[in-house]
Amino acid sequence: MRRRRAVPRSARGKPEQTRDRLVAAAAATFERDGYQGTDSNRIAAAAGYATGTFYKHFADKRDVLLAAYARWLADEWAAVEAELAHAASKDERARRIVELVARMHRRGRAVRAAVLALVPTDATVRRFYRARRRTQLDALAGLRARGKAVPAPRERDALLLFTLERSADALANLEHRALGLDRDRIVDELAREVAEALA
Amino acid sequence: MRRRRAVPRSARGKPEQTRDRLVAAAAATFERDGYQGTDSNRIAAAAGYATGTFYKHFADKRDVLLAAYARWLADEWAAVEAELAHAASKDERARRIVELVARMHRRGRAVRAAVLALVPTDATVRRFYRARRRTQLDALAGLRARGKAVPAPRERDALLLFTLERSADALANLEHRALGLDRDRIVDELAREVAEALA
Amino acid sequence: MRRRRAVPRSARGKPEQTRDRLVAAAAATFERDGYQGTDSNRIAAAAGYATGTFYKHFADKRDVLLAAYARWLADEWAAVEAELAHAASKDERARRIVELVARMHRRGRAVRAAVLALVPTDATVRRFYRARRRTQLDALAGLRARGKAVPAPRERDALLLFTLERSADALANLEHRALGLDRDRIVDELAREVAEALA
Amino acid sequence: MRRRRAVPRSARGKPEQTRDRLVAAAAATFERDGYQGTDSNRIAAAAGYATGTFYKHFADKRDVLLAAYARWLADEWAAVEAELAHAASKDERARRIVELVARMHRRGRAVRAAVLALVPTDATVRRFYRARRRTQLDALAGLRARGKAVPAPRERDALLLFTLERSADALANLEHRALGLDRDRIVDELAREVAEALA
DNA sequence: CATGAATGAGCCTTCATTCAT
DNA sequence: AATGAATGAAGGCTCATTCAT
Repeated sequence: MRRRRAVPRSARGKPEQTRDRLVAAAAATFERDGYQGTDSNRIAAAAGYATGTFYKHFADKRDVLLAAYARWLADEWAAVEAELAHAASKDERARRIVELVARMHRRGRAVRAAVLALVPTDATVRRFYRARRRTQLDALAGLRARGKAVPAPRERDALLLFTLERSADALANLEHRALGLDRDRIVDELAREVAEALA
Repeated sequence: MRRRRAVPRSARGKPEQTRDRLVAAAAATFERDGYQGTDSNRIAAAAGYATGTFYKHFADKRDVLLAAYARWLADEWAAVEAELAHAASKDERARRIVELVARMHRRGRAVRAAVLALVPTDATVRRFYRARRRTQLDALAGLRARGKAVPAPRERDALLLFTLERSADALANLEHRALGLDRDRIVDELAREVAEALA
Repeated sequence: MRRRRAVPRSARGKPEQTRDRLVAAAAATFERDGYQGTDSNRIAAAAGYATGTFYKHFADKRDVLLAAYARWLADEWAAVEAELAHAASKDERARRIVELVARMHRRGRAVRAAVLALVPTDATVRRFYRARRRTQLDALAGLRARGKAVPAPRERDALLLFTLERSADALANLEHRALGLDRDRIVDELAREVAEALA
Repeated sequence: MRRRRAVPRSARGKPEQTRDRLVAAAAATFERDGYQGTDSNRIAAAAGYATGTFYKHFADKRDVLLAAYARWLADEWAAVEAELAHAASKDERARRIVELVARMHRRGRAVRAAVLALVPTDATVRRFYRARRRTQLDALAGLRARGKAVPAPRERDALLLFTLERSADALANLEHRALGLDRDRIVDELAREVAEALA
């Protein structure tokens, strides 16, 4: 493996940075080889650390997976927030958010896929996943409130999240190409639904 | 453990039946222990066969997974077809289809989850998955045509499938409970969209 | 595998022929894939028979190996005998015998290699191998007698056999090419020693 | 069984030593049980290590086999060199070398047999084997030069190697006993040929 | 905090062999 | 005699994890 050792030992800095580097390396490795397709030794090596270092920072492999997922979620929401800060028409804004979400899903599809795969059988992952989902739903409600939109039932928000999420996954996996679907049209439809929520 | 008493040789019938039993056992085992949580030996034993028999019928574990998924999809569509044959109001019918899909997703959630997890990193699974998706989309178009509904762009059908699918997965994983959502309301919303497609 | 089914079931004839076909198929398969690289099922299929048929004719895989080896030895000696029947100068005859042995070793190198590999650890193979060796030595003594050659000690004959055999194996494996040796020269040297024995 | 008490971690030393121990254990195990008769787990245990340790040092079983063979060859040549350093008559020296080679072949016959068995069908082993053979031939040429002997064609050296090697294998397998041959006489004949080469 | 050699349970797979037909 | 589905012991190998340094 491309044992990096990019970071000179003296300049490594805080343990917090070590952890960050490991999470980043894990995410990158998962995306390339899949969650089941990699091992913790490889992740450590990819981050420029020794095997054991990994376990100083994470209880196990699942643990980094969740960390990578949490970080990905945080990045996504940060990007959405940033997008919302821009002045733009509602429709323009909705479209840009859809594109942004699609981009993020493409970047994190393997991590997402691995997490989703563990939900049905792994109680810890399930708990984690549900907690995050709740946060998302709250955030969406907050957005609606801020936008002075008609308050919608949480159920509708949930469905919007589901739709957006699954569609973005499909786009990330390039399903539309295989199905002969027009990407723009899909994005348009999604943007329409998002715009409604932001209304 | 769940080593079923071996099926007596005389009662075994055709090799086709052996394969079927293996697929059924695999599906059941995956649902109980997860795809990563079992192995081919256990599947064979659960079906009442010896280790080696498994490999006479499947190239590897992934291969049964795909077989189990294909069978699950076929079952789902058969059930939908059966449902459509019943006389009922459009709304009633839509609601029953949503409930049916939710039920099927609950039954096959681990298999589905495993397949989806492999799509981003496993080319074979991806090919398989896409081919099935195409079939689904064709079936949906056929349904629309039969129902004399306004012909909709394939993109909209795809989005409906995505929404229905992801929502059914969420229901299967009981996310609504964790999120304090009203299951009936979710089903209602989904039924509304399905009814539109059948219109 | 290229399941042959060349032989129509009705025309298969005597069990003796079945056995012969299996031995021939085994030899061919061993040469292509190695003794450890094949299994009895494949051999049976290559001969156009079902798995079980193999075990009606041979106790186990080692058993066919020995049969194939015995047949190869018999072929070799038959060829040598045929060669000796031709009128030719002693030197010419010696050279032709060397070439013949080299050819035979090339044809049967994998079978030979497998037998030799089993000699140190498998008592049955060892017994078999030694018995054949004794026969060879007797045959060589008979040759010498026939040729009115000076009777040589059996030890010298054994060394001649060893040399010829090992050299033919090397030629069969094309070692001379890898070593930049002149094949003709090797054959010449060997022929010289054979001629001496036939003197 | 022969699971040696694990070497205490402090006494283990460098990884290089681990590798050496594994090679030694592999050689011993191959000689006792045959190459096909053992597995990597047993080798690791015999060396006092866990299963996984084996695969940290070797790609697979074939890999240790080659390492064991290389080590055996090195030992043999070291012994020959040592022998040549002694003052002795040419004949005496030749005889001692033959005895030494016979002894070495007896010690390493299973490893040798396994390597030779793989040569016809395994390209990696073949390459390895040929490279070693070239080295041997070079060494022999060097010996001849040192001994002020008449420079002989490489082909003759090769034949000497073949003869010596195959005869030593036969002695190692005690073929002479089974054939009623006089061991001393065989050794004499071989020594005569070796002496010629050292002349 | 970091190292990295070592661990060992256990999965995946093969294949020689059996036996009811 | 021939069939071929089924058997199951056992081998090869991985990889998450530990721990002495």
